[in-house]
Amino acid sequence: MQKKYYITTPLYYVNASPHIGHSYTTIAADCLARYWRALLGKENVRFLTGTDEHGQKIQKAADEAGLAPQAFADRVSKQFRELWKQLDVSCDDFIRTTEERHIKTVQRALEILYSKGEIYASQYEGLYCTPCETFWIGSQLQESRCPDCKRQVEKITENNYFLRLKKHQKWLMDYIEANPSFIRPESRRNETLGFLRNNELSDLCISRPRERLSWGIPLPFSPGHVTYVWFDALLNYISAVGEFDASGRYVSPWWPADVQLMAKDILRQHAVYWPIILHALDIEPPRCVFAHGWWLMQDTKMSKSLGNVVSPVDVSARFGVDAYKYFLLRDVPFGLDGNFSQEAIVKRFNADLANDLGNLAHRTATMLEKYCAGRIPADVSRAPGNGGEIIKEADFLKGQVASAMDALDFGAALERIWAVIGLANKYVEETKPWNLSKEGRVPELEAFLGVLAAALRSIASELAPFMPHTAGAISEQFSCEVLKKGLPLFPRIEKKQTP
RNA sequence: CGCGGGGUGGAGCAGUCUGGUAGCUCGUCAGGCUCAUAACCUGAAGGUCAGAGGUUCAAAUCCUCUCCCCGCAACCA
Repeated sequence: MQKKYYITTPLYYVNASPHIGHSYTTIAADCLARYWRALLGKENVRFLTGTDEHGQKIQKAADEAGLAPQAFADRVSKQFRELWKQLDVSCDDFIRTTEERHIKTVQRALEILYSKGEIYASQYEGLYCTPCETFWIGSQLQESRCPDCKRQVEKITENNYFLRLKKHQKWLMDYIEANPSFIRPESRRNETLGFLRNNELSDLCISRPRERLSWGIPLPFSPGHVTYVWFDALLNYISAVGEFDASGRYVSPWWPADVQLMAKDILRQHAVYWPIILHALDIEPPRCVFAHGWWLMQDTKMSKSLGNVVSPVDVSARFGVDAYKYFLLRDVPFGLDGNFSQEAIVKRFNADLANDLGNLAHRTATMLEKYCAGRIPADVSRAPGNGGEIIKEADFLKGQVASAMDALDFGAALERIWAVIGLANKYVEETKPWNLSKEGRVPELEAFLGVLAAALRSIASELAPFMPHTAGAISEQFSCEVLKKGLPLFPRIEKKQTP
C-alpha cells in the first residue's frame, strides 16, 4: 500500500484568462487529491498547481496591456488563484515560475546539467520574422512569408545553449516499454512510442538571447541568455517540493510524482522532454503522466480567435460548482474529447442530480419525517425486501470506486455510485412504505428507512471527492440520530428558462 | 501509398484486443405508484453494427478493398 501521493497539474500560462479547459485538469486533479487524502490522510497528499509566467508571449501580452511583465503576470496569476478558490479546489501549493524558490532550482539545475555536459553551446539557425519576433519553420510559411504579418522572413543565426535529447532517446524508449503505466492512456503511450521510433530527437534549444527576450530566468553560466520557457516551466514540479543538495543530488519527500495530469496537446513535453531532463539530472521520472482530451464547442476546438472560449466562472455560477464538476468528470471518459454545451449540462443536471440523487435524498428525508418523526433508525436488521442487498451493495461501493479511481476513470466511479442510487430508488417502489405505514408495520418501516439513510451515507462518502459540498450536505442530513432536512439539493432546471 | 481518430436504433456512447443471443444513458410511447423536485418504478417501439468481398459451424468483433467524417499554423487544458 502506498504511503504518499503527489499529483500535479500543468502550470497554466498567464498570457490569457482561465477557461474551462484549465478548470477541467484542475478539477480532475482536485478530485484525485481529495480521494487520496481520505485514504492516506491529509498530510500524505500533495496537490500542486500554479502559473507559468515567463517567455515571449507574456512579454508581448504585457506590452499590449501596457504593463510590466511582472505586473501583468501578477494580475493573471491572481485570476487563476481566485478561480481555484471559487471552484473549491484544494491545492496544497500554488507555485509561480517567477518565485525565488523556483528560479533558484532552475538555475541550479542548469548549472548541474552544464557541468555534466548535458547542456552545450551551439548555434541556432532559423527563419525569423522580426516584427512578430517569431521563428517559423519552412512548412508554416505562406509563400516564404510570415503567416501572421505576411512579411518576408529572414534567416538568422544566434548563439544558444542546447540540451542533449538525442543521447537519451534509447533510454527513454526502453523506459516507456518497460513501464506500461508511465504514459496513459495507452493510446497516448503508443503514440509517443511511435513518434520516438520514427523520429530522431534533435537537441532542445533551452536558451534565448537577452537582446531578443529578456523576460525569463538568466542562465547562470551565460548572463546574456534567459531560459526557454518550457525548460523553466517543467522544473516547477520538482522546485515546489524539494531542492538540490551541495553535491547536486535532488532531495524531496514527495518526488517522484504519482500522477501528472495534462491535456493531450502538451503530452510531448511531458512524455519526452520532461523524463529526459530528469534523467539527465539523475532524478527518477514521474510514475505516470496522463493526457486527457479536449472539450470541444460544437465539435470544434475552443480557441481565442474563434471566440468560442467558455469561462468556468459563468458556468459554475449558473449551475453550481458541484454540478459543474460532476458534468466535467461524468459526461466524457477521461482521456477522450467531449462536446461542451449548456444543454448537455442541463441534461445531466436534471437526469442525474435532480431526479436521481437529489430526489432520493429529498424523498428519504420526507419519509423520515412522516413515518419516523425525523428520527433516523440505526437498526436495519429487520429490513424488508432487498434491504440487506442494498446495504451489501453500498458496502461494496468503496472497492468499486477504488478500482475506477486507480484507473483514473472518473466516469466509471460515478456510474458505480449512481448504480446504488438507482437501487435505492427502486427499493422505495418495491417496498411501498406507504402501505407499511397504513398497516402499522413499524419495525419494518423503520428498518427500511434505516437502509435508505445508510445507503445515502455511503453514497455521500464516495461522492465527497467529486462533489464536496453535496456530499457534505447529504452527510449532515443523514448522519445524526435526528434528521436535519434541507431544501432540495438540485432544483430541476425547466426548459423554458433562458440562459 | 502522409500520420492519427472515427462511422453501432432519433441523439450521445460502450462493445472490437481475447469471434458465439447487439448493451447503456437521454429522448419517444404505454402502464404503475404517490414518500418525492410533473420526480420514482415497470414495460414497449426503434439498429441488415458505413459498404463490398473473404476466413469460420458462427463476424460489430479477424483479413482485404472501397466510401465518408474529424484533427494535424497559432492561441491553448
